[in-house]
Amino acid sequence: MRASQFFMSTLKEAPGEAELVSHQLMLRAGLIRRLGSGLYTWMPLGLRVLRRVEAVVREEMSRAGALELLMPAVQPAELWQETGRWDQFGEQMLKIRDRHERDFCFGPTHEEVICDVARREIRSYRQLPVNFYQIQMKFRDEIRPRFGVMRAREFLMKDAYSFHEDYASLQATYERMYAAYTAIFRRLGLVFRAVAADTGAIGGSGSHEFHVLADSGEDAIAYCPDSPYISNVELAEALAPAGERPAPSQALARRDTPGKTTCADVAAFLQLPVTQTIKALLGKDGEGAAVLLLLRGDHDLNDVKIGKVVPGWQLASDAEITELLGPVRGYMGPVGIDRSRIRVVADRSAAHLADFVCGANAAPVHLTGVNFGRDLPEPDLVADIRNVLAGDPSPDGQGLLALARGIEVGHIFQLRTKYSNAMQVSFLDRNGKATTPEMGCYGIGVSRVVAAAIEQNHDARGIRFPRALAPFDVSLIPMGLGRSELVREATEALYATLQAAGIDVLLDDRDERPGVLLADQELIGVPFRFVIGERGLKEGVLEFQARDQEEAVKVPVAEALATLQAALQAAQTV
RNA sequence: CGGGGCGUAGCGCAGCCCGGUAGCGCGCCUGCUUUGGGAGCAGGAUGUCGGAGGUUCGAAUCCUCUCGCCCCGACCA
Repeated sequence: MRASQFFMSTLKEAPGEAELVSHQLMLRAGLIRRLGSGLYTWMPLGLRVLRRVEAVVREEMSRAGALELLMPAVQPAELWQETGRWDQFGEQMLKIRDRHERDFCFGPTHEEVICDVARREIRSYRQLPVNFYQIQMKFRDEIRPRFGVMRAREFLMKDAYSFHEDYASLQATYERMYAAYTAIFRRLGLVFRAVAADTGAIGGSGSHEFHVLADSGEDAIAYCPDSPYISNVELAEALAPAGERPAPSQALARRDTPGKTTCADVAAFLQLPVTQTIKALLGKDGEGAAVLLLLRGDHDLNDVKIGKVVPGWQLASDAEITELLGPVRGYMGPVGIDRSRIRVVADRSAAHLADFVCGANAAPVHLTGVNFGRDLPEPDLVADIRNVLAGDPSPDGQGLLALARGIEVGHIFQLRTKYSNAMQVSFLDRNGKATTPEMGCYGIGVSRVVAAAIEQNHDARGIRFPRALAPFDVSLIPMGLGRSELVREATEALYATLQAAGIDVLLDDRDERPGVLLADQELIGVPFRFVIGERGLKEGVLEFQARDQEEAVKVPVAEALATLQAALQAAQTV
């Protein structure tokens, strides 16, 4: 490709809308342009990158036995009503109506559609297992789209759905997909981890998330540096503190704490560690019964965990607090409350405390030296309801946890029969009996992968694309194409040679100054470049430089192709 | 949804407080010079100042409403 025939649109300055480096660079390099909130056009250069991600995904999916199909982006409401998700999915689903006033949505995912395909097409166990996949635009009306293509509303996703005659077959395919995902992200040159995950809204049992590690990641991951343990923070178990709860050693006392409504403030005011305080969260369960949660002052409630222990958990409003306990916002505590009306659920760490500090249910007063069993009854339930912190013991008992941040680029689930059952998919098994197939589903955020890769591979000059997703393999940068016949001939010859060798080359023949050409090539992240100048040509050499190297090397003109091929080979991540 | 911020040329911004008819840098166009790291000089084009209404002799500037975009937001009971 000649740059003069291509469309490059780079910016010196990043538009103010971009916060993340990857977002800024994608805009500056002209990979994407924004149309509206969470909506992006993939410009020719960006589309090349996206297509290369797709190519790797397709290759590995098909190697793992999956079959590509393409389902409609627009889906009839009836399908979603069958699984009950028409209402459940909520605001995230973009609902649309056609000219006949019939309801549709722009598909946020495709379980319903694939089940519809399956129930029409699959009749016999002989057709199983099958794994269908597609690469296609999804739309989710995110509460807050941000970070460009990272959390966009419209995004490109590879989603696969497998059907099985039994659980063993599902597990086998799940393993295969796990391996395929590992191969895909490795080939894309990403530093990633597979993480045990919560199954979230989609439902089902076994599940792994694939995270690209990056400080800007939206997800927190807990792992143990001394063992293989790794998990999404939502799932990581916070072990109970070792040993028995210490015996009470202090008398109960009331302390005025005006204006000190947070645990941190109270602790600082009383000159005690926050770990000696307990915060109380009032709410209600699915039945509307009042529940008071107790957490150590430095701990945070884990929504997923509490949902399992107190189904339907919801935080109380100010009005509800006042109704149950009086106007004690900021000074709430578990002491002296009507336990017949309010159930107390304590986190393991909170339940282990002795001589702790908590609100007195009277403003502005806190209690100190509080002890379970003496000053208040034991909690009705002790459970793990908090997020783990760095330094907590690893759940596998082999050291301490550390926290990292990750960008979720892939997620695999064992759905079991949740959807196949709701959608009445069935086939005849070997005994001629109608059976509901086991299902798995496997997603990759294709457009997000591009952003994640840039997040992980950039420097002050711009993007440093891993070879597998770079828009071009190499760029040719002639010094004075229009002035020097020598340079022109050498450049055209090299361009022809490389193209003949099947290399994806970008010849930057634009009538720009050398500085512009060099800076643009670095910005857009092409992994290798040749600089062709009279100076070198007179010695019979070209300059060859990898995007991630500081220095160029001189290469005899005749060896240019071989040098590049060797470098491309070495950069091939398989 | 709640809170905060911003909408002025393609991009980055100033002007707004204190009303007087819009400016800077980059980019773009033309010419000359230049040519190994985002050139120099000269000339030029480009704005319904997000939109609507109001106040005023006069509004980018003040007021009201609206639309869009960006950032933050479990709880701290």
